[in-house]
Amino acid sequence: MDYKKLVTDALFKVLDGQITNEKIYQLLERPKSLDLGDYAFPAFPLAKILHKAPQIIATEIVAEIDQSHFQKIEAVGPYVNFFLDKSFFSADILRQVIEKEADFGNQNLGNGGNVPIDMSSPNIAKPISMGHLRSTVIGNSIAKMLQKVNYNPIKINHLGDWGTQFGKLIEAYKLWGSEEEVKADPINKLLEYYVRFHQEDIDHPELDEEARAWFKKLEDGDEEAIRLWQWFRAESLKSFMKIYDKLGIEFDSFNGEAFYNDKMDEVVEMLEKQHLLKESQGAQIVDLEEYNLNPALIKKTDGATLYITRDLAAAIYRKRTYDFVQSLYVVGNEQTNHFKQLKAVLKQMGKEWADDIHHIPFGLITQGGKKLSTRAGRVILLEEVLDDAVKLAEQQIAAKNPNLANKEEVANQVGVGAVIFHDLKNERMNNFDFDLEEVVRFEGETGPYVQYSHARATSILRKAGNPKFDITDTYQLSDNDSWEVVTKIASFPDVVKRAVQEYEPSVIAKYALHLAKAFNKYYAHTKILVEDEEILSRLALVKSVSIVLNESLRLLGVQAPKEM
RNA sequence: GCGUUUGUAGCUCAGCAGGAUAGAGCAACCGCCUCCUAAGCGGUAGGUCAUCGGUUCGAUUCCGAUCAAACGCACCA
Repeated sequence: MDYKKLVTDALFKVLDGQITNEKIYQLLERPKSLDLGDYAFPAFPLAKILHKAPQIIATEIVAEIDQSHFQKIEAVGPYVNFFLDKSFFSADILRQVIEKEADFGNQNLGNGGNVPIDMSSPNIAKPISMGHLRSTVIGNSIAKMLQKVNYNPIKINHLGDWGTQFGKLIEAYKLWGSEEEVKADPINKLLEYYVRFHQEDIDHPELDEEARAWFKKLEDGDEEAIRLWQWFRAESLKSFMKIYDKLGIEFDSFNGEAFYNDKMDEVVEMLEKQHLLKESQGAQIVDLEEYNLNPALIKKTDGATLYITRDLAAAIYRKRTYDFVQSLYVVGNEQTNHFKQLKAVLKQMGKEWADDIHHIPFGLITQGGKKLSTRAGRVILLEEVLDDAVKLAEQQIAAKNPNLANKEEVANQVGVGAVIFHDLKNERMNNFDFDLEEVVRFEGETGPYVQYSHARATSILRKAGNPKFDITDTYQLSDNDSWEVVTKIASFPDVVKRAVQEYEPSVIAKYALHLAKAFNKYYAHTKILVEDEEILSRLALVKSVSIVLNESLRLLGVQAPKEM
């Protein structure tokens, strides 16, 4: 039932002729405090029309309105406050959640349309850092949210497996590396070579020449170059998979940059055919002045292709392969211009679907206020952070719940959950300075807080013998603490919708915190397992909380242990 | 210099499409486990919502300017 509509209709009967039904619906708001009711109608806009003070209008509305479906309707200053029938409303919501379970909040916004999501995209031969975590977990969460509203997300890991850095890497490996070393500790060794290259080429610029030559060989299909490249790629991927497993994230495609090597000529030809390509300072560009953008560099002076050439090929490939309704790129804020250019070039080419491409930017993670940089060796390794978090979770369990059955599994869920949740709880665009203590915190507004609340709920249900609920059950709850929980639960579908529309996992994370808080308050003040006539209602509430918290965490890509 | 993003309590951040006394969490101080997990609950203290203008009955929220920070500004991705 749409309760806002109920309120609107009641008001409309009184205000017919003064204001439209739609306008009333639009004007209705949720008061900040439940003391002020569940819906409020501000009378200000009517003051002008009726030439009366809004306070008086509010009082008059209350005098005339039909109160039959409400617990109470009262005028407070210039507002008309509506209090829903708590018992009736609670029963209605709880029945819905218990019936639909994890499907509660599902809606059809997408009609099953395909949505490729470009996400994670680490560079081969470099470790996954905290910076990649953002793209990975934001993309993953958006995929789950899209699925919930009936889109078909396709998670694409656009690996950085091509480019001049491989020339540098091969050169560095030939100079200082060995097969045994790499086999023992692939990523770290490869990174070491890479960092050393950048240190030494300051004094030995001839290294750059060599590196360029190696990359040229690679492009020309030189056997040794290809062999090394494939080896580096395979080793890197292996170690990436370890981390993705820990995070519980899977991909539908690993087509990275190299995959588009043979697909760029076609793009260049298309551009030529449409006379979009111009020469400028020896390079091939597409002029984007009419979009107020810098020209897009399609080919370098030496004829080599660039980032945007590859992304054009990828965009076109994805349209052909998936016929997407939207195409998302979860890539850092600093690349905003690149995506503006990408869309502009596609538009120039007459591809109207360029409008379906959305860059989902996010803020930077810094350390000590400085940008992380692989080259400078300033990296925070994601794997280490995850390991630290899990260790800390183990300590927590040892201290708080030493008899827990599957300690190791739970420690993983909680530790990793803390890291993921920390990354998702704030608005995407916010920058944040990395602080390990902050990331692995288990108290306050954290992932473990939500997990703990969920575990409490499931523990109660377990102690109650996991009761079965029936559609014919009637629930009666009317106290304020349970009411706060119920109203939060009821808003879940809207929360999901908003999160999807804004591509913003933090909306879900914030919601989960609020619901957990409301439940913990209820839990602290109300004894649930008491044999009286309301026990089934209380258990239904607990059950609903466990369902919605579990589902919220799932949408964030965070596990919800039943006990912790 | 131009563009983008950000600026709310000591710190980290909420504040949904403008509305009723600006909210959390950390940190500080004080309470609550003979009772379903204290990873919890409650209380105290802490704010010229960067600054100045504009629109509006009403602006933390919308618009403009200024200041500050981060990022970007063709042959890296």
